[in-house]
Amino acid sequence: MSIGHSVEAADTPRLAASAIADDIGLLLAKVRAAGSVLNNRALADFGLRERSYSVLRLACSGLEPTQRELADFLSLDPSQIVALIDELEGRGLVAREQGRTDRRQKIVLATRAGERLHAQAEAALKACESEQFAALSSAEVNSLRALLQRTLWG
Amino acid sequence: MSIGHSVEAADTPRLAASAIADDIGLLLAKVRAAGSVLNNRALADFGLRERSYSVLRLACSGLEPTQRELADFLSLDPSQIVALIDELEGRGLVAREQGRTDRRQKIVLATRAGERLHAQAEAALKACESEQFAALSSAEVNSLRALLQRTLWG
DNA sequence: ACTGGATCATTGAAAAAGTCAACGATTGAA
DNA sequence: TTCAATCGTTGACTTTTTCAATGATCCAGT
Repeated sequence: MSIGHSVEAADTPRLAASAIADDIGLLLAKVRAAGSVLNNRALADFGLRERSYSVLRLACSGLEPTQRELADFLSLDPSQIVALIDELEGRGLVAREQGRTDRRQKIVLATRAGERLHAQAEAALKACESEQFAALSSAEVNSLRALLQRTLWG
Repeated sequence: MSIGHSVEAADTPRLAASAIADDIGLLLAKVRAAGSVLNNRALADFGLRERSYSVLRLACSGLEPTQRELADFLSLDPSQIVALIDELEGRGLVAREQGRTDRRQKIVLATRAGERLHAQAEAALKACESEQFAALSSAEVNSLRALLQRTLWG
């Protein structure tokens, strides 16, 4: 584990070949760091970053997420969600609506413009995923996905 | 994707159950975030964090890594490695040695005390890993590891 | 109906992490 | 020998993370 997001993604064969690379936490961190660089590069074209894209995606999902739900699901502090939504709302991509049953909560919904941008960004990210997991067959990617889901939710 | 390390690891069943959770980048980020919290909590007992532990681990590996190699392998900026090693060196856990063939580089080696601390921390992290992947059989954990390794290095 | 404790979004401040450019020392190649 | 490149290091700067506090609102118990 303990991996940063430095852009330098050079490979270090000498270290990678060792038993160190058996640490799942470390592997997870490296795959994640590499994907993060790819995704953010692709999203830059749309003025998005991974975080704002994720929020936009949830806002487009029809799930009508509250800000608290976004914070929990994305493992972010509620105050970070505020900043993220402020920015997206300022660009007219999402809107805050009052909670259906609880007036404290605010539901985050995408605007038409937000949905359009999301569709474009989604396509770009699809390409990133293909690139990142190029070494795996599609069956293996499905297997990886299933293992990760079971890790999280049994 | 786009996940932080907020300590709040609450589950959000409503969002998790949706198609959103098919995004591998997002799954990776969530698993990583959850593991990070667990690991850092366990490492706190030893005055370590994920990063310093990783450096210590490599220093204990017998691979005699240079600071540049550490930076590349851990995807960190070289200046961050300096700070990490300064701290570990100040605590007498690692030492800098001149590079064998290149006097510009510095090799990072663990001291006896560093090796002892590493052994303890390693055991604690082993328990974290068991906890995090409790829903998976050991065969499945191996499968996950293999998939991640192939993703990174073919 | 009323109160007390909890939760929600929000703000602001402080700490940590990440980014970037520059420097002296050293290397390797022309 | 000279010149560009690399290594570790420093320092400045921005971004991200973390945390406490606040007003509005909800809810359980009375």
